Amino acid sequence: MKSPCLVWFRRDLRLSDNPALTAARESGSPIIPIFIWETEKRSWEDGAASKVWLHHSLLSLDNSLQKHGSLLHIQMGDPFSVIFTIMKKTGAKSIFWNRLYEPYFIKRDAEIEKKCKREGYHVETFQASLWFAPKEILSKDDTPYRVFTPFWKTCQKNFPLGTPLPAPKKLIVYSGSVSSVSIDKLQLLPKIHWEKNFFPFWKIGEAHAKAKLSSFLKKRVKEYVSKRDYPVEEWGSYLSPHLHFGEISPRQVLHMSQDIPKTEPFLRQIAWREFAQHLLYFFPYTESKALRKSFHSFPWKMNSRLLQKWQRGVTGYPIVDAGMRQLWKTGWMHNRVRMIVASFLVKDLMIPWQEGAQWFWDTLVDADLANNTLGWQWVAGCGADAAPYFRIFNPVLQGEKFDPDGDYVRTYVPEIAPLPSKWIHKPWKAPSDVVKKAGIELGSTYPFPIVDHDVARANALKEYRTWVKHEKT
DNA sequence: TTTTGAGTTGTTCGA
DNA sequence: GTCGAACAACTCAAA
Repeated sequence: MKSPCLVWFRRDLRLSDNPALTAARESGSPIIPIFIWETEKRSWEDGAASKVWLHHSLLSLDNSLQKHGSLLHIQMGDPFSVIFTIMKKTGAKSIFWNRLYEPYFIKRDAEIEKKCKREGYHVETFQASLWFAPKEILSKDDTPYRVFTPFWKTCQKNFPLGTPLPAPKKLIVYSGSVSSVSIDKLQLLPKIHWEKNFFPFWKIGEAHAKAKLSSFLKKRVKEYVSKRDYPVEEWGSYLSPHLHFGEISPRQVLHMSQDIPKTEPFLRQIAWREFAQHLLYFFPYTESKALRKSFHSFPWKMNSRLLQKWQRGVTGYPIVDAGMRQLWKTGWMHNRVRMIVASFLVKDLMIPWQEGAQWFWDTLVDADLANNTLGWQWVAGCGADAAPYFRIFNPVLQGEKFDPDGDYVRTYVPEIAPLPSKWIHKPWKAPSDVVKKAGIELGSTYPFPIVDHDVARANALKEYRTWVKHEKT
């Protein structure tokens, strides 16, 4: 009998368009599918919300594999030791996985690959998490792009990407025993079950990811451009966590979008995900520091008291509070609102963007290092293609523009729900009888604004101008 | 090498 | 109410 092989699932929790799995199958060896929960301390360990998603995504993958007669073998510990142990025990001679491009994984995986080869094992890795591996998209002089539009144009020139791989119909499964633990043993679920709040909305796993994309393309993509900015209506694709965990591949997204009109703005957003990975790959320091080095000395001011009010959604600006509470409650926040709350933290409160990035990292089910880094630096004005510093979101105007009826605010900030729409985004400006009639006591049942936006804005602009001047001398 | 045009998502002010 | 300019300057990408 042929010696078995390992397929190491990581952030590619799917059977279709999974080149590592396909290659393993084509090798003709019986397959041992594994997932390793890494117990070693490192920076950017999965946050609480991510872990919840992972738990369910693993269950789903396990389920799919069981239909093929195999279990997903869950392991804990240092990946190389785990791999080495299984290889020895089962007599496996080869291992397949799909690559990840974050700085930590690049280094770590290279070491594992080296060690495996030293042991005489066959190692094959594949590009499956992106349209293009970072080095594939470069400007004319072979340098990495720092501006999105030319990056995107070059991506488009390199389309299409070929046909996604079908899920293997039949797997040859290793029949020996492999010691493994249950998914529950990983303790990915929180002790307080807040995650039940997002299950009415999220359905996790490969099949759901595909179904979601398909229905989005059929029903909503044509109005994506005009509607996606409205947080209360569900016009987004909602694919971010599915893409992060690889329940669906970007190539599948592109493929399914072919021949459907008006998908460009949507695909453009997927390209931002590519761009983020690309930037983090070429500028690995950006996971903790600004891409634009001149910003390393920018006088952001940490303020724990204000940070906590922002985190808890008690800033007194309804659209900000709604967003932060949606995040806390559901593990997700609408993209438009992410920008609003981020701008508020970084510009109105002048708190370092890293604090916001850390909070998002812990609370978002779609937390993704590259996207998170890019997004926060974009808002803070210190990243690639960043918003100019004077572009400061006005939380009242943004609320009135993108949540005109106040329904989003009412959903997540119920204590001010009775306010008429006219005042819902600025309760402190409402006439006192209106506030009273709504059963609100400002400063008690709902806070006054923790900063005056006009003052905060003026201050931010002043700080920036002073800093620029100072930087130049 | 130099030049040229352009760059995700905003706000305010004054005509 | 609507519209265009100002907000600042810089860096990037390509010709």
